[in-house]
Amino acid sequence: MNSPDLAPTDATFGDLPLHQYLTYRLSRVQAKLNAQGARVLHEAVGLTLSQWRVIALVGAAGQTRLSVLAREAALDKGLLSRNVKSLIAQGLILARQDDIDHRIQHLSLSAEGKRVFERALPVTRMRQEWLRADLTEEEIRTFRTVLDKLEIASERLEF
Amino acid sequence: MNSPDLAPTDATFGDLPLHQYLTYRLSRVQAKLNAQGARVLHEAVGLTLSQWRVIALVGAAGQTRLSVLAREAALDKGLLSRNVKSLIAQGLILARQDDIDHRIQHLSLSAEGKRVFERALPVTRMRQEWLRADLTEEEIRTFRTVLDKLEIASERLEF
DNA sequence: TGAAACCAGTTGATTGGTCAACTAAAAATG
DNA sequence: CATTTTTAGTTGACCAATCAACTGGTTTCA
Repeated sequence: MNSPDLAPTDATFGDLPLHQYLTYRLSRVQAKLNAQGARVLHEAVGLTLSQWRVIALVGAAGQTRLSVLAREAALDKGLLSRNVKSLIAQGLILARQDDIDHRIQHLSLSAEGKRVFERALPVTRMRQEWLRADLTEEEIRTFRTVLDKLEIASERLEF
Repeated sequence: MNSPDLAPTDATFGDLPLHQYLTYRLSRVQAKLNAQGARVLHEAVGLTLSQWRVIALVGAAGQTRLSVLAREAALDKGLLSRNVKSLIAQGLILARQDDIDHRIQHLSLSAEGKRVFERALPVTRMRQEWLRADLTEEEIRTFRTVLDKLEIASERLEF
């Protein structure tokens, strides 16, 4: 127990402004979930989270394009481009150039990519179920509603 | 299967598996809120989000130490160390070494740091109010509950 | 046509964040 | 005491993410 001169330190942390901020709570929880998800995916199929996101998106779409993914999933297209590149290098994703519009690449899962997708899907589903296990239907519904509202609010520019 | 032409592309994005994952929704919303918060803080007081976090924590505590902040606020101490360093360089935070325990630095806001704190606080509070404006008390309460539960779930190691 | 605007995707610079190794100091233990 | 363990804080390596600039291709339209 050091702290020679008494300062209003630790005691006040409970009602720290930050702790009341939804955004702060959100970012902490999200960081932890992220770390957990990354670990699970790495152990199960050796993918990073962002790689998995791409695989999942492409896998679900069947065939799609980078710009569509970026728009629909609200991911940075630069990041996406790099991730796709590495997945192509790993042979998990196939890119085929469009015959007419030469800017466009059609993305799809390779056979290997599909296998990885099929292997990872149950793992991630399981995890989602685990995460929901402690939540009631009502809580999940409200949680989604709040997320929707926050997402809309986050797009307002005026503040 | 790999049907070349009638691929279920864009159309199916609405009920994409990822969209149902709480973690995915969470990370999207969080990213957007983050970007908004960063913009607001930058415009209002020229701080980054992580700098503001440190200022807010130190400002609320009055006087504190790096290790305490790291523990209480669950922030990485390496990151914290760098942030504090840059804030000291900017003259917003003062560090005073403990007379007895020479490992310890006591952190506090400088006069300038306090001014920034006082200037930023209403802005961030305002933003929080804006974000809550669309939410009922009930929704906020449930949202917090869910975050708490998810945080606990995110710390379980077994999956 | 041909110039301007636009779109798809890539790349580079920079920052944020995580993790682990490290230094220095203090505390605990025997 | 001397040695081991713990703690405070720094640093370096590394990856994820954001942003902006850029290339090359396509559309628009005067």
